[in-house]
Amino acid sequence: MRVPSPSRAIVKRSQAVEKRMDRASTADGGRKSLVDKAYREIRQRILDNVYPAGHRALEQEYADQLGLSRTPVREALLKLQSDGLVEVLPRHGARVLPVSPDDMREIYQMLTAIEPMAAELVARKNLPAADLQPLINASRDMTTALKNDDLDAWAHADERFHRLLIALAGNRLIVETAQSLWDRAHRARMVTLRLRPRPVNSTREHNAIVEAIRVGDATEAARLHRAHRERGSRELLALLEKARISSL
Amino acid sequence: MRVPSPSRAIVKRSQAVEKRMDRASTADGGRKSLVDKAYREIRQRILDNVYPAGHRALEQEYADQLGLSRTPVREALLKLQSDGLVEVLPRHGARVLPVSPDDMREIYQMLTAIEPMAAELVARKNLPAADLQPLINASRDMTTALKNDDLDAWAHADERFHRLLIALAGNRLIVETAQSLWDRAHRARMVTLRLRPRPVNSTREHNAIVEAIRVGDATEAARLHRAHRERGSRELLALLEKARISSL
DNA sequence: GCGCACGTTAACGTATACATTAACGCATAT
DNA sequence: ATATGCGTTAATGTATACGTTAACGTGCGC
Repeated sequence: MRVPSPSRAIVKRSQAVEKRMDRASTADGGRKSLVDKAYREIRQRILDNVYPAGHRALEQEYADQLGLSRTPVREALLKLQSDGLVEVLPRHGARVLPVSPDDMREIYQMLTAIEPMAAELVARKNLPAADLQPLINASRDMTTALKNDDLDAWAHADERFHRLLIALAGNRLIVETAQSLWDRAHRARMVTLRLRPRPVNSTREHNAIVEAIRVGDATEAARLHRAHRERGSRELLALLEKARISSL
Repeated sequence: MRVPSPSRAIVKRSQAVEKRMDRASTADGGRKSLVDKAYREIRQRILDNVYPAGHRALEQEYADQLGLSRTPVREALLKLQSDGLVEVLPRHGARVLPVSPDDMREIYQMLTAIEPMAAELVARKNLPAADLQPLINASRDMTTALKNDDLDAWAHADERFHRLLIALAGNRLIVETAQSLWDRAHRARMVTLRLRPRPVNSTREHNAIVEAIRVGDATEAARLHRAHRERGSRELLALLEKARISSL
């Protein structure tokens, strides 16, 4: 797979041009560092199943695909490894980690621990109603999406609800950890979304959580959120088992 | 700080020799990779306060201190950054992150979320008493350490208790996350250990948690562990405030 | 004395070079 | 046929080279 040196040189020159164009044209929309570019691009391809579970490639291969040298790609892969999305196997490249039902159990146990804590913290803050409006909007969008049979929109609104809620808790650790957990669970969620009955309970549960937060009942907010995650977890795992899905 | 090229060559040769000696002499005790060596060495120096909070050095400086080139040091620093121990500031080196009382609040909120969950999971497993013995031993060692006025031994036994408990829960995510949180809180704990009254309640609380686990009362195990963490958190934060400690 | 343009420097980000060694194939012995 | 040892290869881990550019000092205009 190693490219002979003349075409290397060509690749290199075209990279330089591309880079300058990027910076000039995108108005800094995409961050500057190539590590960041590699990280985001590979992560996105994993989440979008362009690199499906089990996909394996050498550092040089990722580098060629992205038009970069090994150095930034390697750093990106290491970051993705610490995110739990890939596994770096010395001499065998980096492999997109499959997510097993057991992994999903672990992920949901963590979410079940930290998200209710977030809800509890938010409830204790006695925020003005205006601050809770985005949550209500997200819930409403879920209902709308469901009416339109748009499951992707539903999933987006659902994720938005959970992200907004957690952001209100004012704990960056929780935000980062939850984001990483969602990433790992993403593909499994996308698959099961189509295998399961329409998620009609979630909106109601979300609204109940918001209401508990609104009245400042922290214990109840936590209890409801926990019940919400436990139900979701139970249904998801049951589905994976029924469909005999051993990894995604 | 840049070393002129003749002495560079000398440094390089001596590194190679050193490396071979290491492998031959240490019987592979220290893993093989230099990234790993750099990572562990720097991490240990941070935890031991050799590199205190706020300590800042350039990549090349860490490299010189460890006798390595920038490459593995850089990778190690990036890993330490994702661990939350250092902050990489382009052009200003890597800085050991101080831990503010607010950081401690976030850390303890996370621990308060996940450790009780771990206790709950362990309790649900109805483990044979033998599996709980290490927990009891750790508790006993805490009592002994306290009798001997050996606060370091006490802290070690305390940490061992918590690590053992979490390991029994069978969730690698929780183990890794908790380890990382303890690392971040380590220095603050070491300081407050000497500022506070002797920790006489912990052993009793630990024993109560183990007892709840033994009888399989998951809810109670979680409740007790949560109360334990909340008390610890409250006391720690109060201490930091009283001592006007703004960062460690 | 003060602020800004400009040149210099050095730290970093990235690319590339290189040594090491795991992995593989193949030949040979059993 | 199977196992063992050996030579080859190629992917990595590490070192080094190099261009870019932020940071800083200097000198000039005011």
